[in-house]
Amino acid sequence: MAGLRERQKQDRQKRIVEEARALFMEQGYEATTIEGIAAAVGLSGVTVHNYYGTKAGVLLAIVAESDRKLLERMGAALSGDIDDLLELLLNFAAIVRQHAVTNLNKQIWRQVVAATIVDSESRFAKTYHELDHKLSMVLVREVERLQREGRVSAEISAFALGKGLFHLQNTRFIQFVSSDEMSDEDAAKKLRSDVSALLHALPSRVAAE
Amino acid sequence: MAGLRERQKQDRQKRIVEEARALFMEQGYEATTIEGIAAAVGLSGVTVHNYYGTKAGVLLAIVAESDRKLLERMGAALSGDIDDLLELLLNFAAIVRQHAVTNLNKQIWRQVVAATIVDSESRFAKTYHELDHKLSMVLVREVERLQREGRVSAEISAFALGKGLFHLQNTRFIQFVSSDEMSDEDAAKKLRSDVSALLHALPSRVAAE
DNA sequence: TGAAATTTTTTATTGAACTAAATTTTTTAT
DNA sequence: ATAAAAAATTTAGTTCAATAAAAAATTTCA
Repeated sequence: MAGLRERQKQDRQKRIVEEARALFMEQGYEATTIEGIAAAVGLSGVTVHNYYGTKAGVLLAIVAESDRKLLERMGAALSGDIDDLLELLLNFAAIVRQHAVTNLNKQIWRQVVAATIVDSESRFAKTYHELDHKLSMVLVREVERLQREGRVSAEISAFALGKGLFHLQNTRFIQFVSSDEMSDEDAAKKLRSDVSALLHALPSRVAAE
Repeated sequence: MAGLRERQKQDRQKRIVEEARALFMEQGYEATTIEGIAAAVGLSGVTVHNYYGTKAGVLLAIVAESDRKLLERMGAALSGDIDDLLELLLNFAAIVRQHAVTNLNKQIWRQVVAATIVDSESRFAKTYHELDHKLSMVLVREVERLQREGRVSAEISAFALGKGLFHLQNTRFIQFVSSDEMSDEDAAKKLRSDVSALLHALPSRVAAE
């Protein structure tokens, strides 16, 4: 039984996040001021500070919201019908990139990535990393399935492989948002080349032993 | 024949970088002001701005300097005596981490990584990425050697594999500097687990075909 | 040496994030 | 309905990065 005050608080927070997102998209992150966001919502700048602490805090709240949607979508999209590890990861990565540019833009994503690194210890960065973790666990579960199907060696740790693949995806994602020129296809191509090389790096084991 | 003015300019820049590094280490990045750096060198804050544009510009100049040293060291350290791909990368990564914490500290490295992402297009971020590229090419050349020795499959692209390994190293490096708690051993262990899983992910090819 | 060119510094301002404290408004509970 | 509690706002101020424009200093070159 959430009291009226609590509901109003949540409503205000929701409005802040919505208006902030709109302003960031319209004017860019740096050009948007906290006072501007507050004015758009009809609150004082100090109130926004009270809720989110810093401008980066507001940004990460937007992303947390958007990432929750991505997580849902990913669970559904990767519903166990891809039988090749490489294709699985490329699919995963394509969904992440598409979601990213649909909800925000590259310039803003650069600020997001930077903020999560600089303020690693902040509450907002922590929820971001939690969502990242959950996202990577989707991959881990898919790897487990491929192991059961004999497509991936049963001897390795699905967790380690899932995480490793996620990292490669993430690196190329950061490169993707870091350059306004880099196309979705470029990013996909580069990720394919990374993963493919790693998966086939070692000479066939039978021959080597 | 560099004129006097040019020499003085370089001398001033060197002093700025040195003093800035000292102050960043003493007081932390955020607590250090451009005016403070300028005062320590005996220049005006505006002059520092003229040279480096922004505070992040000064920071990246420090890193460029330090990374040049790392590149030299890496060339010598990895002089072709490791015959296992995984051990090679772990060695590479250990050198990078050790160099990082010796020259700067984690808190500052977080700012570095963030700055190179946010200001991707700046002159300073570009030289940073160039040095990163050269660093990764050291790995590519080592992979080529392992291919010649039959330790790595001749069928894959050494470039792709070198880059892929570098990315995994880089991701774990960023995680390493992002957490003050994470030890060097932790970072090494996690990287080993990533790479190892990826290298042995696929079931032995002979059996599969 | 002295005039011209270039650089640095001084001076002044702006803009914005963030903070502190007092006041007002709103909500809750008696 | 009213007192008490909690939250939001106002007001005021600090700090610092960044920029602009004019003045001063330095260097180059004829």
